[in-house]
Amino acid sequence: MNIYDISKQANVSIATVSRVLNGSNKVHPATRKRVLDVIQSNDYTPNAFARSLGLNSMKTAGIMCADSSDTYLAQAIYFLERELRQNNYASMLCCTGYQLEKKQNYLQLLLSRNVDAVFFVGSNFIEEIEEQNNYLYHAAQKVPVFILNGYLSGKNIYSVLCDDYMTSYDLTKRILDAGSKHPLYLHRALSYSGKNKRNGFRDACFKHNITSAKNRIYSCTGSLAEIKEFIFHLEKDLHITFDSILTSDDELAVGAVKYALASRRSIPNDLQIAGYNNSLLSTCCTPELTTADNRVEFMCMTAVSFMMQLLKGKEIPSKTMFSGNIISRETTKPFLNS
Amino acid sequence: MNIYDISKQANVSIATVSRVLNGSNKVHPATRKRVLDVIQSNDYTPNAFARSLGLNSMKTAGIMCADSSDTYLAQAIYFLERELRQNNYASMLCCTGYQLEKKQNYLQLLLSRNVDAVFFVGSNFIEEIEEQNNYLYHAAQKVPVFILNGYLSGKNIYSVLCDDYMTSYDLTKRILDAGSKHPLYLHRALSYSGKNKRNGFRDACFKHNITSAKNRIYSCTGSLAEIKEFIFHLEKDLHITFDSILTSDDELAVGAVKYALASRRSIPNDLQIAGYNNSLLSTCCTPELTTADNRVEFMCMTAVSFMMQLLKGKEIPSKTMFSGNIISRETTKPFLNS
DNA sequence: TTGTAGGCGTTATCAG
DNA sequence: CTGATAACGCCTACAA
Repeated sequence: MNIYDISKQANVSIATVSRVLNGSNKVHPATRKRVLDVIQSNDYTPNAFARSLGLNSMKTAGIMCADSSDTYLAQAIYFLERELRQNNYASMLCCTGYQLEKKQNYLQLLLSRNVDAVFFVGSNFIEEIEEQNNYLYHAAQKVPVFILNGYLSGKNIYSVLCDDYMTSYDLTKRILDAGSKHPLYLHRALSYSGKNKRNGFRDACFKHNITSAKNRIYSCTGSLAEIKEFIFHLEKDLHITFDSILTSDDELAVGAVKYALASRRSIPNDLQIAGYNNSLLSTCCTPELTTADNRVEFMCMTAVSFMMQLLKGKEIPSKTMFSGNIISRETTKPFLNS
Repeated sequence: MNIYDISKQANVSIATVSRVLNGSNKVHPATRKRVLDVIQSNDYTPNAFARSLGLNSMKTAGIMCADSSDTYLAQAIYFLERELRQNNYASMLCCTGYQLEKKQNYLQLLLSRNVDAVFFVGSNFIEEIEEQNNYLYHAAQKVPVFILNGYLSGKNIYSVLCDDYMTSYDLTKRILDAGSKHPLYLHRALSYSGKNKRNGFRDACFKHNITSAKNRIYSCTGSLAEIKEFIFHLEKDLHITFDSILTSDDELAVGAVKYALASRRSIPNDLQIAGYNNSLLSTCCTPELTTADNRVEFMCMTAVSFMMQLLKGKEIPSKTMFSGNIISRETTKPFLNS
């Protein structure tokens, strides 16, 4: 069933059918109705490929993320998809994992589908070694590239991100102001945003004359149980003392809570804890986590609205940064005014 | 840059370029190399729309889910996408929410993109009122429909699901065997699988001569805090006694744990709790949840492999059911052999 | 307001 | 092994 079949049944030309399909107003109401009826009764849908071929767009955007089951990324996907949909764009999802090669393969998959734009969600898409970012520049030659919560400078590349440095700095400052003398920082792999968070912690410590900040920063991977064990390891084996634990994501903070419960240290009096991301996990554990909200929804809405602007031919900023919020819950002492 | 440009530069016809592009072996190695070089140096990618137009497929499947940030659905999306990708299919993601109208709109979006198949993840896509399932039958007329964790009978509709009834029955039975006399069941909206879980609970109670099972089943919505309050409400206001709480998902169970912690009831001696889904939440809370694993990964792998079979013209079962696993953790007493 | 015809970039079927 | 040419189904000037 194609536009010719419809045109025959309705006794008009394909041009008229096309006009009806695309809501052109230069069609006689009676004709329009006749055509519409035929379309209805045949349950006809125009062929997307043929249409796209002429228009050179299928109104589809690509979303690249490392892992859709990561709570933070899952949220981003949700908001991106919602915004795109509201602008009549479909979303092609790619969960790339963390290996460069896979990222490249996936990008190929998207480009081979002629998407209208690509969103890279999470700063893990920015590689340490500059040359390894070539795949991003390559993508940008074919299609607008949006980097969410990461930053890369280049033609046709647009970054939208939370100021994780300041947010982390503020969060650390408040915990120190509330009396912590020996803060600890746990983080995952050091992506672009990961470094900013860590630097925020480090500089806030420095400002508070905590000189040995370097010995208080640790990388930590694995499951919740492993995180808990790792903290025990720091305490028992390395004899590190600490009265607060800041982290680069909520899961690490949940691990810290598990440590506190297991070692009977009271939260927040004996040990303050802070997460990052304001994910579901932060309210799921008891006591509920103080955490940083990097406003995923806002970020996604901004990015999609920029995309729409760009596709309309308008100019948009190459880097957009906004500040995060600190969500104060039960794992930190009351914040003081500063 | 199109196939004509390449053909000119390489001094061959477009047919030959096309052959090279599609890996036909009927091309002289020297010619192939010449063409390949031109393609390389121009960074040429064939136009997806033109190609799809001829082939009538863009190798893309649609994934419909209510909410990609739901931990269970997020996992399903991850596995589906991974499997599809491995078969060289792209994934179009739609987060529909729970309203019928939105589901229909989204389906339209997918169909208008001429996807090769549609996966509906979660039994919430099966509506109570049979007529409201027309959108699914309608979809099935155009494209194969896969229902994951739900069941609907119809031409071109294929269901892959966990036997939630038996899983829930077994889980309940074990908790009763372990000594519970007054079980409580909390559930969300009663979807297809929701009903099966509830019925499993109900029948297991009946088998144990707990006659008033009906008064022990409650619908419960809202945030973790609200769930906790609701249980307090059942206890204080409605004077319901209970020594175990089974739930239709892990989040409800986390709420139950929060209730237990707040009311100082000891888990599992004084109160046993069980979740459902084996999500990240189940290990995030302390104590860790006993829960049911409905094997999302297996379900997704099965469904995608069926899709591949079907698209190759083979026949596949219209309903595939497998059993779930019970994951025993800290919120229930040791299970007895039965 | 309506119809005709050309173009979008491939793939595939024939001849050669 | 290679090349010409007809689909594929739609959109859109341009003509009427």
